[in-house]
Amino acid sequence: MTETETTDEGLRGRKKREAKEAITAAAKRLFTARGFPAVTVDEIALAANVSRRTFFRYFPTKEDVLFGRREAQLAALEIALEPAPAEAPFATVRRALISVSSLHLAEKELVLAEHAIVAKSAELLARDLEWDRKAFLLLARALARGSRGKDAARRARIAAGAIVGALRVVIEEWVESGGKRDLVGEGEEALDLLAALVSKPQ
Amino acid sequence: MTETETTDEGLRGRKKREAKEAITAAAKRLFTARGFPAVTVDEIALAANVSRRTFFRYFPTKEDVLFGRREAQLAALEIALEPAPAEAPFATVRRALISVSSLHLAEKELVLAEHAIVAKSAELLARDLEWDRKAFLLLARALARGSRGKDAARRARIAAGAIVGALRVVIEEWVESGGKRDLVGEGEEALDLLAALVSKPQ
DNA sequence: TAGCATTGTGGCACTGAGTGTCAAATGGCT
DNA sequence: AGCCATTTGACACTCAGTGCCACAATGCTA
Repeated sequence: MTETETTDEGLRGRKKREAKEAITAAAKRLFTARGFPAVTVDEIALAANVSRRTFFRYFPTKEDVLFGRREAQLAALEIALEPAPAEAPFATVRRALISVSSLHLAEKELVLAEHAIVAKSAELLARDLEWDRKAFLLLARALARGSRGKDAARRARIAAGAIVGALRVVIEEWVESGGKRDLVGEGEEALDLLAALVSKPQ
Repeated sequence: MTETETTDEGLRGRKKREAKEAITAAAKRLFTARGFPAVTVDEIALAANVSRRTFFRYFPTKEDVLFGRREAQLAALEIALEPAPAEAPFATVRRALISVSSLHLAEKELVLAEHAIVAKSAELLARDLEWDRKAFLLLARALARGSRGKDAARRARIAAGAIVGALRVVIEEWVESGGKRDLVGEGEEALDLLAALVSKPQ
């Protein structure tokens, strides 16, 4: 099992969780202090009291230490996108995105700290965009749900692309403001503007 | 000078251009045959009759061999975005994007071949998204031009994000169709749908 | 609680990307 | 030909990432 279970794990499971947390904590501390590229995996491993080899058992790459949260967010998005009965696809998407944004807000400080590291490195920024792409795929699928016709699916994909593109800007500005802006409100506003892309048949 | 001048260069300049072309050609041939990750820089250098060290003099990373065209496209976009007299910002953006798409079409085969390589590798895909981001920055600047007020700039950025997100989908579907779809027509269509984001003041 | 199977860990050696350095080769010019 | 500037190739190095194997810790059972 690669999963870190939250419930009833023995000494073994606890140690694993602690090791992972130690690595994450050490890495973020070092990244914040000296920047991502200037920190080597050896240093992180040393600071976390594990061997270099063990580091790579927990995280496939050095970058992955930073993106654990995003994985969780994406999973949450996928679940929130499950269609509710008698709900239009766009409404589902809207509801799901707002709910995920709220999760974002709940961990504000952590999210902001991570973004601060990511924003300084082009490699990390590129990696970050991959999550947008995954979100796009989920949204496209959700929007296309129930729509028939060759053109409808294409429209759904274009709308999903536009939504992700617009929301990334909203999130980015929220981060730049230090979390002071109204993330959910501005997200809703942007979504309303884009609603036309889906509702208008012609 | 790092530029490869096209006009009146001596033997030196010609050799440089030829070396760069040899590397590019060898790399793309190997990538197409065996996939990006399975090809080492040593192999490319060997196939191109240069030393490994020289390879890195021409291309900062292995990935960069593939993205030369995109750099040129971005430069073309920036030039096309220069504001024309008495032209609304959105019209400028529209005109610029269409003109760049036409360039795309002119080198159809090359573009498709590159995308075929990129699409198979997550790392390359991530790297590819960086160009979208750069295009976004250019579009946001162009759209914000002449608009005053704190909110107008934000709207411009959101619109730019949506445009890039939507157009990426259009381009992607064009690539997936093997270049058979109407890239320019569908791009225009998507832009028209998004025009509301800019024109509507409320 | 002693013993055994399972599983995680650390060390070692390896490949591959990317960089600094320097001597040798090559093109440009007179 | 001969001098100067630039480019090249070779070598050595760092760092990310991986396969392998011996060893240690844990969990389970008698």
